[in-house]
Amino acid sequence: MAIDHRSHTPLYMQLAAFFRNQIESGQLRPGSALPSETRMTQEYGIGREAIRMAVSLLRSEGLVRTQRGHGSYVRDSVKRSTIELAAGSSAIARMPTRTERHNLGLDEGVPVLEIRDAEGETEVLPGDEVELTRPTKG
Amino acid sequence: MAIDHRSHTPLYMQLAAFFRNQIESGQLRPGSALPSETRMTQEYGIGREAIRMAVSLLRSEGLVRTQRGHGSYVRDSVKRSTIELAAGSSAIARMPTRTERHNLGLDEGVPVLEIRDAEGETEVLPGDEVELTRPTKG
DNA sequence: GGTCATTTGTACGTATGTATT
DNA sequence: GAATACATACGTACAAATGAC
Repeated sequence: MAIDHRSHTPLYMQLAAFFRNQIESGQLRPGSALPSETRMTQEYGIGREAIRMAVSLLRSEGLVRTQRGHGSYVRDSVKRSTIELAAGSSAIARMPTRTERHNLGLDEGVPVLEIRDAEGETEVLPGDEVELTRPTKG
Repeated sequence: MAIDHRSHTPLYMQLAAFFRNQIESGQLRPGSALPSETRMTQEYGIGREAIRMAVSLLRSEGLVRTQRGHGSYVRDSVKRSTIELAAGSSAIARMPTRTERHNLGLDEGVPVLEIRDAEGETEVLPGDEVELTRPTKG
């Protein structure tokens, strides 16, 4: 069984670890639905709050996406487009602001890349869709 | 006042927006403590769960750090060390795994930069301490 | 369009555990 | 030990989104 009520590890962490293993091992594939919250409360004998904390943890790790009124699903990794970091440019990784997340349509647990070019102009790119490269010279 | 119980906006979002404004405007400086949870329940007439959801939201945005038994504090932005992206290397931004977060000592809401060099070797760097650069030639 | 069941979201109360001072 | 503060976890209730019909 996955859940041990007498363990020192919090229930929500045990449950998150259970699904994290399933996701990373491929038993739960991208796009697959997690059981509904009420289903999990019955299945594992855990209260709804602990269930929600577990799913929230997986969301914050970028493993799961939740759609209200619908369910929680394993995030399918988008194919990344490679972007060349121009000479004189720099890049940092950070979490998006609320408006950035909304504008870019980002799921929870997805950072952004903030690019600053030589002129000081900045651009914010979705962290799950971009790979930053510096090509080898000719 | 900050909180409107009749608003359509959830209480926890109103409260998060209130502190987010204070942080981004500089009224709450890095290192400053947020009021304790019990203090906020009294101050704003909100239940503890809504309070915790608000603080959790700020944590996930990388604005706040919470220390158990101590309190929640405005995260002070570390000075970033600039790292040059080598030719033939690439970089992606993503959230850390639990072990990475532990090993790197990262707060919640802090992504990582995963660097892959020309040989395919990968390195994981703390996203809040690193700025990736590509210098102008000559 | 409207209704209904399902599912997640918000929010309250309560209790207990654990970390820090 | 005591006081304070955050963490975990249960129960309850209603709101809001979604999809099926």
